[in-house]
Amino acid sequence: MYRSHSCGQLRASDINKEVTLAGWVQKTRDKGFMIWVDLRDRYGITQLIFDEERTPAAVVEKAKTLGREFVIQIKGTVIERESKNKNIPTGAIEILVSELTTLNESIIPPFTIEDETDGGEDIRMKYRYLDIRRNPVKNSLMFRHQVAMQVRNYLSQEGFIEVETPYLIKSTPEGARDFVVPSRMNEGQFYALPQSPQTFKQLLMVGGMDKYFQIVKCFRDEDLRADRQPEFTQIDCEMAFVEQEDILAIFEGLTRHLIKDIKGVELSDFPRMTYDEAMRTYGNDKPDIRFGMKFGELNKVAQHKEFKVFNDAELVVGIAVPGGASYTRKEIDKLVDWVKRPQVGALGMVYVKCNEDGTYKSSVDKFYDQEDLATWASTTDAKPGDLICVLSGKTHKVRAQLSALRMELAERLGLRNPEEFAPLWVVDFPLLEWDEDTARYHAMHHPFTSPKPEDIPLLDTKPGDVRANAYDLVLNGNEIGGGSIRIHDKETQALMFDHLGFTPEEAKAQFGFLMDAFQYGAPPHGGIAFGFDRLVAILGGQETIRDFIAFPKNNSGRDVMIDAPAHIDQQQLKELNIKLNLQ
RNA sequence: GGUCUGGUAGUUCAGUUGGUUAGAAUACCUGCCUGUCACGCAGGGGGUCGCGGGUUCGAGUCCCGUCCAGACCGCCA
Repeated sequence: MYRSHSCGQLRASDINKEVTLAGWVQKTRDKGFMIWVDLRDRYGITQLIFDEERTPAAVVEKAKTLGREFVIQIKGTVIERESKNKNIPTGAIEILVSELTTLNESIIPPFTIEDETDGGEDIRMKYRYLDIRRNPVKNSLMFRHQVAMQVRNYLSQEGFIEVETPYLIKSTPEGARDFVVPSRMNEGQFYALPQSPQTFKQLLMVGGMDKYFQIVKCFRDEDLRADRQPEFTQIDCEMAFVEQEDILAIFEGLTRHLIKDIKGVELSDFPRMTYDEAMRTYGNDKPDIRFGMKFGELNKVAQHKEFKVFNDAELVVGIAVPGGASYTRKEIDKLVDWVKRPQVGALGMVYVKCNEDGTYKSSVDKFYDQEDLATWASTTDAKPGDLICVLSGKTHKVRAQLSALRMELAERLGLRNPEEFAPLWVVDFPLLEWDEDTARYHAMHHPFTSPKPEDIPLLDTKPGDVRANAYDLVLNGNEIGGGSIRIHDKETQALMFDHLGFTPEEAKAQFGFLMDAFQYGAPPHGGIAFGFDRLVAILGGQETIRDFIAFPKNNSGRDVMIDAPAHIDQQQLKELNIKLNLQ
């Protein structure tokens, strides 16, 4: 038996017990006459004491040689501390050690294994197994487990079955880049790793599984972000014989359950907003509604004066920044520089200070009088003391720019409270999206999403105006889930492929299996998928998902610990009949 | 593919206008210390200033290139 108790377990009520503990040496404090060792495991820290008078001399000598992160086992007696430590649960007791065994030594770790480590991101990822010993990472992984358990509990209780779908599937041209895997037995052919189990879950519906879910890895070969990894986990769900309302109800229930169970926060019904309204009001299809700063469209009140920039613009739109009237000229200039950065790309910014005395001071006083500016203030809901920031230009660009400014300012003003949860459903997404590069329409969600029946006639005339039975769940400005009611008949699916620019032959080659299945009594169905890593991070109050993933990739998609990806040897290439074409 | 920020001791960072032997904290090593718990005290070791080139009497510092890391834009059905 390596241990009778964990390092977080013993209390004053255990005094006089003979115990065996095992763990890592967190720290030794050698006072000469006495040595204390903090012994750590997953459960906590217990103080060991080696005493000149009460501990065998050989054991004391051995204790002097212990270094950080040595793995040791001790036998000893639980005793009351002379001076207690109220900061830790085991702080009332310590172990008077009688036997000490070093199970394994450690070389000196490259960074301190403490909550506030001295190690930077890079070095922590290289030695991730040491990083995981730290409370923040360990607790994040345990937190993730807790959320996963609650998801499984909830969905199981609702009658969902977890079914595994294959990881080695077929590459498709639509959507993200695939990771591909060469097949040895099928020369010159490749599997692709799934970007999502989309078609398989639909086939499970055809198979009568009715309510399916899976906590599943998905793979996309695209550039990374703080909240995006090339392999990530989804809570993937699908239901048959449902309409949009049924799905929203179930998964609103799941989200509410998670936030209540994990965070202790009781949420009322989630608000709904159409895609159109979200874009008009927040310039964004995943608005953070924890704070106001709603868009006020100023075309009517700002155009037809002498200000050419606005007159020429497709959209003139502003937001009110709470308390912004007190910004200095220098601070406002910095904001203007911020929106002019290439990442945001605005050409300039007009501002209006709403003074406490009810007057206005703007950067365009030459063109607009106090009365004009007052209408701007009412349109953007600006109060005395606020600053109105106005951008103009092409509608979709200006909305993105002002939305970026809104989020940045909210962050700076501390309006994005991680302990507050503001979910909402964004519904009625467009079915299709025009793509400049390929000069054709793409599915905004995916090609299996059903159009709203009343909009189908528009497919031929105004494809961009066709709305889909598609919905996203947004939490605090993050898209945490998205789904749709699917197409379940061969004719509509063929129509969709046609509008997406597939020839019937291409459609058959790539998705023939699905269209075939639809001929055998496919039930009406729909579903949703949650980004599990992101959901866990947001519930944990973090923007970055990396600390909720045990072994994440870095910005370049590398695992710096195992040094992957890596070259493979000639023999492997030969076996796969692959020839590299490198410079 | 692009924009920005950074790379100096094991680690996290400072380093002025280009100027003597590149510093601090922490970690590490040695010694001391009768209740420590961020222990304390004294001492010590530790540097290819990412890499390559250039300017200069002289480069951690300025210029060019390059590599790496991070944030973001594009991209992510």
